Amino acid sequence: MGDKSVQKKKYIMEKARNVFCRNGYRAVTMKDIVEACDISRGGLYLYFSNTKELFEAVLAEEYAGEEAVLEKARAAHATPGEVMLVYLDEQKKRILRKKDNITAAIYEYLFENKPAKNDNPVKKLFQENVTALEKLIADGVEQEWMVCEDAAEAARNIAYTMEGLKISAQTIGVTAEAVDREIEYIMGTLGMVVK
Amino acid sequence: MGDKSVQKKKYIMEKARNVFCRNGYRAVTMKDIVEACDISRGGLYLYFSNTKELFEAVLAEEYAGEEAVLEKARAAHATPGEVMLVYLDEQKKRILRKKDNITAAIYEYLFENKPAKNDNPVKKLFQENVTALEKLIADGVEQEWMVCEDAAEAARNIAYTMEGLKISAQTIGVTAEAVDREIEYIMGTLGMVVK
Amino acid sequence: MGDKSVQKKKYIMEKARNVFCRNGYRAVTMKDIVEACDISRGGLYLYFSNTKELFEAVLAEEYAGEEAVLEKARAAHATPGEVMLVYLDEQKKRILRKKDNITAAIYEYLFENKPAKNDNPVKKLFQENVTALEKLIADGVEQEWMVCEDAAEAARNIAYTMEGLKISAQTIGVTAEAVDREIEYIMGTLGMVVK
Amino acid sequence: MGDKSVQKKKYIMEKARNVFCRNGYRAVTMKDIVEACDISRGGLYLYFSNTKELFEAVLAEEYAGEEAVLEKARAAHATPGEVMLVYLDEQKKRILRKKDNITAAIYEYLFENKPAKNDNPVKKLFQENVTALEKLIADGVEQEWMVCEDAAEAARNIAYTMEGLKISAQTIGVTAEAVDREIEYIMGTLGMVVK
DNA sequence: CATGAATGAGAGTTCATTCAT
DNA sequence: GATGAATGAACTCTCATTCAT
Repeated sequence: MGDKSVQKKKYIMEKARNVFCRNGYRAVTMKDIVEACDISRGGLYLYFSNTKELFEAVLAEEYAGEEAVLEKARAAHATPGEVMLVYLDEQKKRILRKKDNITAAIYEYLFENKPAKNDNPVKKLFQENVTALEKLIADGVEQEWMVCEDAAEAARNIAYTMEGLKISAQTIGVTAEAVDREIEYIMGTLGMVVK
Repeated sequence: MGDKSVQKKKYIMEKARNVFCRNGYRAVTMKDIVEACDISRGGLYLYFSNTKELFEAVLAEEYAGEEAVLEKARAAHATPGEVMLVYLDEQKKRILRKKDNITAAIYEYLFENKPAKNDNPVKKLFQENVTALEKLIADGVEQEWMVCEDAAEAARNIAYTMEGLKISAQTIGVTAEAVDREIEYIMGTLGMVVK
Repeated sequence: MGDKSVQKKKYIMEKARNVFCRNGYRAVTMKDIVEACDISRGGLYLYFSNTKELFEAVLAEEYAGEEAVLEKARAAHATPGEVMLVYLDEQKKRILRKKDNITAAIYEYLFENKPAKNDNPVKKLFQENVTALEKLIADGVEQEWMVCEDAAEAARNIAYTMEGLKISAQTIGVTAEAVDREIEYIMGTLGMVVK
Repeated sequence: MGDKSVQKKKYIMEKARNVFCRNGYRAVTMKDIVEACDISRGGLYLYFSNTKELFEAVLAEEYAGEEAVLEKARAAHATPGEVMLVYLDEQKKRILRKKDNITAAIYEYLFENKPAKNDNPVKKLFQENVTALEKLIADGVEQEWMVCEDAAEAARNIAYTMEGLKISAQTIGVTAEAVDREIEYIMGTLGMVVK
């Protein structure tokens, strides 16, 4: 596949992502994609055979490079407390994002496609986040910025709470204040205070 | 609509519920329902005009009578700690249930239909649970079974954690052990211990 | 069939007539009739087996007693000129009637059902009108109210002109002025003047 | 849409016209057209979205180029009397045509679709015919071939008479003799004689 | 590579008609 | 007589997918 082909593939994925954000996963048809890309029906099939294949490509792209968000924050900031706040703030932004939010589509995709354990990028990211949070908390405790008996348990709890907020935002609605309260609560359990 | 009609409506809803549990919300067609019910195409339309209407009926039924689970537990059990455990155990069962689990379908439905605030039974139940948990924790603190600075915040956090586990079970998978660990962690933050 | 049955049949025909006036012939379904009559589906079938049968009953009723309009006018009025004017005025009313106008439905019915010559009430009425007009003109000429070489030809022409106005009213639209002009023209060819 | 597409559109319209001639307007389904054209269900929808759209295309085609019939006759013939006869003869042919007669379908279409004044090709043609007839009669009078006090009124009356014959042919039946008699009568009112 | 016309399977929906009550 | 639930045929319309150009 030539360079031009790669470019076109990227182009299709980009347009398709918009469609998935707008319409979810299941409701999206190849026709929708074709129209969004303004290419020919047959043309699309040269690159992707169905919406599943296309969505998986979009999903992989989505998660590429995203793994290390927390790690980067650790490198860039002085104290574990600051890193934690940066991380939670990033989560908040994603939870509340209105436009370009592909969350619902991802959930829909996962409902009918439980990828083999190691092929599930969502699961992979979840676990990486848990691991990173755990290290962060362990560091925080060691440096006496935080108080926590079991860093692993706390990390997992934070991750599940964030998941709960994310899905709630897509279903029953969540206000910015509600997210803030959760962040404060989490900080509180770690013996920290948000200014 | 006579008594027999009501019976038939219930029958259709029951069969339809199975289909929704198996196939989610969006993928279900009127034909699927017709086949599951073993009735005629036109027959179904006498009762429900489309899958949305049918799903909403199933959803309402699903949540009818379910509101007071926690309240009942409070009435039936001696100590707040016991009630809390009963509640969390019930949640665990639902999170891990393999068959007859309509959770994914509900989420899918909510993704494309954000019901008006007060018409959203899922939201209503969420809020009732938060309220009941808050009372429970307040009682527990008063009776010196629990330790908690802010019952409302703790209640909300428990609710979001449960939501996180529920959606994770439908997407990235959750083991019984993982749920248990979360329950233990929650109990721990309330100063309690699971035997 | 008892008296009550006859009453009900009339009731159905009356309601059905409204439906035919509103929706034409072909577009009308048994369901439409059932709803307009507020009776049961099965109930309607006790009286009429399909819309054709029902429409034919309505049509027969429509034309019953109507045959002699012109004859009656002849009996009631002094001069042939007056009778002619009364007749043309009655035609004008029918041509321009907005509500309760079953004309289009009748045409539609006749398009797909060419009844055997003698069963066609529309044809029968047309011919009766021609005959009556002919007599009227003959009288008018004899009494020197009118001028006409061939009463039969003039009568037929008037009848076709009225048909032309009737169908035009249902298709391309006809104003009251247009009808008046035609009436004046006809009177003119008969050597008469409309005041 | 390329040249081939235009060809196919024409092809569909031609086949559809046959169907409309046979079955009228309302009774025709997309399925009927598909079968008459021997193309696929979906294929038809590439060109026309429903029977109304298709019929309107057929109707437009039907009336395209037809407007000037009378004008052409004026150019090609010597005397107004001859032109008038040619026109009335053409009308006669149309009135009596058995096969390929789309008249009833057009009426049916107009019954339920009263197009905006200027979009109604039937009305447009009617008015053009009236205008052309008027000019013709005025010429005839000037050249002393005809006798007529008011050319406009006479023209309108001829047009409505033709309409009357056309609808009668589709409903109560009209013989060739009946049409001839009307033509003779019209010629007579204009002071002319048919040989 | 790219196009877009064409196919045909299948979903949604409506109604004429029947029949047990 | 009267009801209205139930059936199933028929119709509309949309798309995934193919294929000649």
